[in-house]
Amino acid sequence: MARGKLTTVSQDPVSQDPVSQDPMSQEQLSQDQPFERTHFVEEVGLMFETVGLPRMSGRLFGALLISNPPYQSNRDLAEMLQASKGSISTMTRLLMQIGLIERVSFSGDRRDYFQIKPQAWAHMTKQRMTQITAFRHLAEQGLKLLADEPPKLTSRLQEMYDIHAFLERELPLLDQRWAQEQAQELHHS
Amino acid sequence: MARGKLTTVSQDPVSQDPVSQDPMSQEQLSQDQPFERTHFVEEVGLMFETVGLPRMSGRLFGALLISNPPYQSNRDLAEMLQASKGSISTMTRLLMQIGLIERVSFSGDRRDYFQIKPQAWAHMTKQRMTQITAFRHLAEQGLKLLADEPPKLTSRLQEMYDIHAFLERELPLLDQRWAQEQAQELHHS
DNA sequence: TAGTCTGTTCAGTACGTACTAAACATTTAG
DNA sequence: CTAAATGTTTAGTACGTACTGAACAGACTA
Repeated sequence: MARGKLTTVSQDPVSQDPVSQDPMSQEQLSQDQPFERTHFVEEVGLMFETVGLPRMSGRLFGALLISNPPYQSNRDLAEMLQASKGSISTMTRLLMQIGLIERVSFSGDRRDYFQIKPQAWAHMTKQRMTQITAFRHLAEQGLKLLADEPPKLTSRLQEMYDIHAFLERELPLLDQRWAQEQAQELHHS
Repeated sequence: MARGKLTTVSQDPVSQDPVSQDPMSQEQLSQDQPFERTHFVEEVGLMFETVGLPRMSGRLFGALLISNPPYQSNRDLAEMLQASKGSISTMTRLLMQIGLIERVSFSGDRRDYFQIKPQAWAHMTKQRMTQITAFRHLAEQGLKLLADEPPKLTSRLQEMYDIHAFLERELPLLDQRWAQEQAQELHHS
């Protein structure tokens, strides 16, 4: 199966972290504040549901937010989350498509590992933009349907059009400002 | 049952528009470009699904975007959308809770009518803000769980925190800019 | 070559959502 | 008082989603 571009790193992941040996399991969620960690993972799952994503994808993401090391294999995630490998496979693919996680591999280890993509949330803005453009376009369609009608009938669509056109203009600028703040943070560090 | 605050308008809605008489029906979607109108309504339905709302709520909203008059009763909507009154009742309540539509009544007419709320999309921003705050809060929880851990482990959560804190600061300002543009539009008109 | 390990795919299914139609409650008209 | 009109509520159910577990494919090791 053709893979996305893999990031290959030379260090051996397993030997870096004794907890992940033999094997990575529920131990990790349990290491301290076990209840709080499991609760956090479930909360992220519920939060993902509110934005229309499957709960399991959120739980997976939540696990990767707090896992040590910050990358886990399919099997690791299945054990941590008490889920089937098939479900993990489907959800990791979804999160990669969205741009929230990426696959990494290590020389001498044939397992795939998944980690949160740097600047992942910025990628979410791209999807938000796609949505806004789609709404703006729908408003245009609606305005065409009501061509020649008085403003009393078209104002609802005009408002939908105007606000989405405004966001289409402004959100990329906000993105740039965010990127600049990030760059300044790096300079300060 | 206690109702939300009702807007009561003195003009009689039915006598204003012959198409809505005896009765409001599929005729309205059919009046011109019948296929395009139905298609538009379905597209809005699908779009609402992408943001996690029921398809029927989107179809209802789409119908109200292009209906003439721009307010319709439960029964009108049920006929236009070929849906049950129960479904319309549930979906109108949902859209009112979200802040996208409102209920209006007319003296001498005991039917309730629903119309798109002016500045409806601005209300959507409130919900977006609630979501952002929830994500920022979750990131804080995660950072607490990883207190005393090195940046290698906390950077994922720090980035999630930083971008949501940034949006929490900036989106209200964007909202204000939008409101100012609207005010200027009104002055120009 | 056979066995093992890993992740993917697929058939099957549990579960939740969202719809219908009927019953109901309220209001108004005859 | 009864009938009609309107919208709400509820029980029932169709349907789609998202999960499991088994089968599978590929790669590696002994």
